[in-house]
Formats: sequence, structure tokens, C-alpha cells
Amino acid sequence: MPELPEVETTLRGIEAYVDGKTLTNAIVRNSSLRWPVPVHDIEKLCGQTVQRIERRAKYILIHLETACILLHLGMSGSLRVLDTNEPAGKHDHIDLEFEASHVVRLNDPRRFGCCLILKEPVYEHRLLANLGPEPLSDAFNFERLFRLSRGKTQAVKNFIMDNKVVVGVGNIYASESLYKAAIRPTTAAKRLSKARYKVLSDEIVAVLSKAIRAGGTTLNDFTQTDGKPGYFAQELQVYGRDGEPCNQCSELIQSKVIGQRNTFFCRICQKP
DNA sequence: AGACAGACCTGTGAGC
DNA sequence: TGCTCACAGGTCTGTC
Repeated sequence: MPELPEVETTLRGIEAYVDGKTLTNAIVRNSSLRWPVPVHDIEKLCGQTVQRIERRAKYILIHLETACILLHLGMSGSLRVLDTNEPAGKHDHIDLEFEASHVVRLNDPRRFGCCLILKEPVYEHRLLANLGPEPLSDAFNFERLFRLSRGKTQAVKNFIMDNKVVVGVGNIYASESLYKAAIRPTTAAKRLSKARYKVLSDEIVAVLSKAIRAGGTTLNDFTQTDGKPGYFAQELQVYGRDGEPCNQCSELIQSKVIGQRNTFFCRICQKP
């Protein structure tokens, strides 16, 4: 479910209820997520105040006084802000209660997400240490893409989904960015010119920014923290549209599995 | 070293 | 209506 825009939307939704607040209780109903949830470590943090909350790649980091809660939503996770007396439903694995008045509740049917406690230095944790730049930061630019792509035989779609290259470009927005940049997803990364990486990096930024403004993409079940859907799905040009006409040339959109993930493109508009 | 396949797990929708 | 199967937004890990 969540790619970078969905995680960013989630962060913005919980920020006001978490930042500067005191963690008053933590309930772990199911500790069997991607990695075992360190229940006792989380409980020990109760009573501490949130220093700040941020997103890094698709991770949400809640910095407390002595440690940091790291959350990842995996493929199917979501966070919602609820009253403490709201009964928990199926797949509601973790509650983080703040100010004894409301909870941030993690729901994750497929349990690909995670909740870990990180000690300082937080950014040296193995999950964070090797991440590439944020796509919406100055550190992300076409020169970097061009430089890292030299000698890479892998498909450009896999290349831009590599977290060491740039973080946060998931399966939906990879297809969308490549369509906007008129680049065939199967093209070997090393074959693209600097000029085409300029277009691609601009489109990655544009697509992600627009998706954030729309509150993310709701395909089946993504909701913002208040339960409302995201509205970017209606903006999708190729993702999930195989067999439908291209919005630019009317050729039928094709799909192809690249790197074990379904990929959508227009064979006319997107050149190798 | 780089590239790829497999693994984790549940829900949903299509097809029979 | 109910069963089976393929597939789904991520990414770490192991193998070639």
C-alpha cells in the first residue's frame, strides 16, 4: 500500500497528535510483524516526551528522550488516530497512546510492516545507514542518477526503485515517473543519457509532490489517518491501466513483469 | 559485486 | 454460492 506519498500523508496526519506529546501507554496485541516487536523496550519508553517526529524513506521515526520508535507500514499497514476507548479490530497490532487521550493505532493485515526501537546513533542503524537521498531534497539530482547508473545493466525501473539510489520510489510511482519522462521501463540504466536522467529526476519529484498534495493513492484500502482515502488514483496515467488507451496517443497501455513486479507503460510514448 | 529469486502474510477478486 | 488460484502498494536475505 504505502509508498512515499502515503507515508508522508500518514506522518502529517499523526504529527499534531504526537509531536511534543508524552507517550502514556503502549499496547502490543501482536508482536509478530516483519521482525518481533520489542514489547518491553516500547513499554519502558512510556512517560517520555516526543522530541520530534519525521519520515526517512518510508520509515516513520518518533524520537523520544532516550530512544526512537521506528515504524514501517510494509505493503498493507496504516496508522490512524483514534480515541483511547475505540475498540480494537482485526489486525490492529499496536497502540501508542499519547497524553492518555488518544492513540495512534497500527493496523497491518499482511504484517510486512515493523516496529522497532532504535538507540542513538539512530541513523547508523542498519535499516537507515545505507539509504540514498530523499527524492524531495537537494541531495537528489540527475547527476547522481547518471553517475550511479553507469555500468548498470539492470532495468531503469529497478534502478530507480533501489533504495541506495533514491528512497521512496515504489512500484506505482516508478511506472508513473517513467511514463511522464517518456522512458521505457525495461531500458538498461546505463543506456540513458544525462539529459534523459534530468527529465526523469524532474518527473520523479513532480509525481511524488503531486501525489502528496492529493493525500496519496488509494487503490484498495489506503486511508489517511482520519480514515479518508487519498485522491491520486484518479491521476494515474499508466499504473493498473493495461488494456486501456494511453492518454497521449491512444495506444493500449501494456503491462510486463520487471523484477518480479508488474509494470505499466505505453510502447509508443516511452522510448528505450 | 551485481543481479535476481525467494521469503514473509492476509485479503480480494476473477474464474470455474 | 462456494471453492481455488493468482496477485497485491515493500524490502531483507540468500544464491548464482
